[in-house]
Amino acid sequence: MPRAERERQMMDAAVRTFGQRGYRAASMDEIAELVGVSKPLVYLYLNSKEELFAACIRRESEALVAAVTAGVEPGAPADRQLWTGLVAFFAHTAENPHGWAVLHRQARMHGEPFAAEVTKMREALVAYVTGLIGATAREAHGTPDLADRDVADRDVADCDVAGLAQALVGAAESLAAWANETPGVSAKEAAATLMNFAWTGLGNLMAGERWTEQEKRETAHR
Amino acid sequence: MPRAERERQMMDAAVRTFGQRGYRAASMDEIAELVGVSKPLVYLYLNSKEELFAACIRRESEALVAAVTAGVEPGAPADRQLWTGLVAFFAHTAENPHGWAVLHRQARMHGEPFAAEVTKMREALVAYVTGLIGATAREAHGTPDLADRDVADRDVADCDVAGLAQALVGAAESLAAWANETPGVSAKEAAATLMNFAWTGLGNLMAGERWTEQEKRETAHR
Amino acid sequence: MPRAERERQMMDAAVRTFGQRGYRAASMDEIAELVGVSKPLVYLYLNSKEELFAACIRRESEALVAAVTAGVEPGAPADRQLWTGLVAFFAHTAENPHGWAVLHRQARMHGEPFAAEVTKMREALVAYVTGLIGATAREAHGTPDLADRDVADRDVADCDVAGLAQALVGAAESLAAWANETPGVSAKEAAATLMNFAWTGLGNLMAGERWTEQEKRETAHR
Amino acid sequence: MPRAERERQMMDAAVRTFGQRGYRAASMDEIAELVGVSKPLVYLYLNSKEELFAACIRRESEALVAAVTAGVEPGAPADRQLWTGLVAFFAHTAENPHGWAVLHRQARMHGEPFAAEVTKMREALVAYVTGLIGATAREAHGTPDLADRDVADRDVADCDVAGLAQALVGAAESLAAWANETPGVSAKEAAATLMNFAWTGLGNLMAGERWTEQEKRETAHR
DNA sequence: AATGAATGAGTATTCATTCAT
DNA sequence: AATGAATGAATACTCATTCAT
Repeated sequence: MPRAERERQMMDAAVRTFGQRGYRAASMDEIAELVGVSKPLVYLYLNSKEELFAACIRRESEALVAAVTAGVEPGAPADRQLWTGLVAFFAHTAENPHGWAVLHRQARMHGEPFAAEVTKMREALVAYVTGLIGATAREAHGTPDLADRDVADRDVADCDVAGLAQALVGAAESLAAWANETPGVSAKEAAATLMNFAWTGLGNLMAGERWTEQEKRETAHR
Repeated sequence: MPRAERERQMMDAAVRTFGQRGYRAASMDEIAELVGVSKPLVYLYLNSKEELFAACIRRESEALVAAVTAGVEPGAPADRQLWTGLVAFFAHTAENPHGWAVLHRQARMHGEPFAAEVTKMREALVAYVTGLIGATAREAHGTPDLADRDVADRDVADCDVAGLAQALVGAAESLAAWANETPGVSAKEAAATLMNFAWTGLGNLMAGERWTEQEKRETAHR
Repeated sequence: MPRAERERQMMDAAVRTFGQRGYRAASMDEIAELVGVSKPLVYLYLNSKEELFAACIRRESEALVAAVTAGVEPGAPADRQLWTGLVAFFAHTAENPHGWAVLHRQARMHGEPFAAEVTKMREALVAYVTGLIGATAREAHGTPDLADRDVADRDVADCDVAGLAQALVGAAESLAAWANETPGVSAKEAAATLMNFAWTGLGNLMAGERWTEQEKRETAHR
Repeated sequence: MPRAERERQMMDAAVRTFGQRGYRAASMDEIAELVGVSKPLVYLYLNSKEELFAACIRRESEALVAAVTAGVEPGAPADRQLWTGLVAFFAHTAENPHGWAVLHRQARMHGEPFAAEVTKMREALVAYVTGLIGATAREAHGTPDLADRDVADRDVADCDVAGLAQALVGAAESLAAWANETPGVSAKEAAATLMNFAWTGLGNLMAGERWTEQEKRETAHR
């Protein structure tokens, strides 16, 4: 059996085991047994538990980012792009529940070598979302009206595009985990739920609505 | 030293250790040493690592629910209640990072004895949010019109309150992490961002708006 | 069984095992089994193989230096002191062959934590011998004659008291190892052999004789 | 690459590795990698770690004996021969530190297959030294006087030539180590120091002098 | 109320060695 | 002449847990 193939098998088994058991509880014995080889071969190819875990994180995070960004239609309206990305995200995490578990639950609770890789992935997604939000904000207010546009841009940008993007990604991550462990929730349904939750809100936000402690009821239910 | 006090110390140490290291990596030795007692005493009082972990989850989840629901003003408008709850949530998790880590990151990745406790907590919070959403929906459509109200209720129920709650908690958690590592973002600001993100959206949801794949741009930018 | 006693037993077993097998080949399992306890207890008391080895080296080197310097009669003639020290040295190494093996054979071939301790011991012995050689040189030439004495001192000191001491200690170490593994060689016999080898030579050296490449035969057999 | 050449490379790498790491800590992987070949080839040529180690010992011990005995001038006076041999010894060990480490430190601490080879080497050197001592003794007492000669021979034999050789080698090794770490001490100077230490003493031994516990001071300072 | 002494069962990692090609 | 693939057996070290006091 050629090495590349074996390495792929090992990573598959490792992702599954790390995802189910967690980094600490996963044992190299179990991984080797899943592949049907002896432990020394795993070490020969992947050096250590730590490196194996890091390799899993890297592979899964790259696969996820690729899946999410694969279907983008550059010219499409921002909300359509977001919808496409969300469907891809939920579909990918549904098909790779162990990989998603590794990224979402395991990788973040173990020191720097691992968290950094996840942070990189998250930043890629946040950047993607941030771009969409910025574009939509500009559209909503019409590009020709520069004064307005500047105000709107600053409103949205200054306010906290970054925070909103974080919230969106966090919501998506959490929903993905929930969708994975709740039977009967499809990727499209999860994406729709999130659009209802986030986009409809974001859309109004772009249109200039703001929630404040005092006047929220009026503006919210206008 | 009276037993109750010692038990409290032990749970404090355990929450801290479990939160930092994770269930597997946490060691009873470290917990005992943090308290300054011998291991057998920990076992005498708390029986086993598993029971200790379960006790931690129970205590922390009750504390979190209590904190979130403490400030409720029963008669207040729903969005004000949500705002109050979110501020309390961000404040509590910021003050109890280890407890929150135990609930959010550790408890879910370990077999049934633990997940159940977290599910209980989650249900309490979801019930709280569901109540708010239901109340708001009723307000929005006018309580006298029963037919309408039923429709609204069912609409909200169908689009999965549980999913929305997941999204909300995920967004909240993500924002909390981001707020913690971004200087100059307070608990209140994080809560305000989340209100902008979620409530303004939820508010429109209640008012009957729906995002669908075809008509989203029109409705969103109405 | 009290901890101090157990620790002593463990060190005894460790010295024996390290001495016979070497650092790498010695196994913690074997040491624990020799003592009749489980491995975790060895780790609880002595932390690691490395620390255990270091503790053995320290204990044995202190015991050896103590044995050699115990019998010194401060006022006695230098050669008598040397004889006394050598007998003590050979007697101690004969009684503690494993300890001596640890110091002489094992400790020096493993990185810095260990070699340093042996170097310390060796320096203590070299200092002891250096003192004797210097004293004897002064005696041999008569203290009143300052001019002569200075010359003699410089002769011996400059030449290489340090080198001679190193040679003596090395010869003793080597002889001790040989005596240990050769049946029928007593401590006194080993000491006598070394006195014949070294002292009779040193005595003549003190008296002003020098071996040089050209004139050696004449001076040596004068 | 012809087999003989490859075998030489392998032994070079093995000597270096065994000398630096010790028998146990040396790994066949490292040796193969140093040569730049695969492990199976090492096994094909040299069969096993044990045989490889034995081969190293044999090669290095033969090289050392050859180096020491290479410069002998059969007719020369004994002390000149000793001097020549010592210089050769110091020079060879300084140039082949790994080989010397293998012979001196590693070979003796591992069971019978290895020690035997070292014993053979040691016997060759002892025989060489014994020859010198015997010759010198005969010279000193005059060859015609057979009775005397027998006495002298027996004297030397009784006081244990093997022990003296051990002392000499130990002194030489210790001096070699000291010379290596003390700047400005050459092989020749080390050899000279050792001659001062040993030969001047040995010379007097040959001439019939003996150190005894009672009369040492008188004889030593005659 | 509290502990010193002790362990069975695991976990990551390494190494000499072989087989098929 | 040479290697890629593979492993059985061992080794240092850890941990939850108990018992006698």
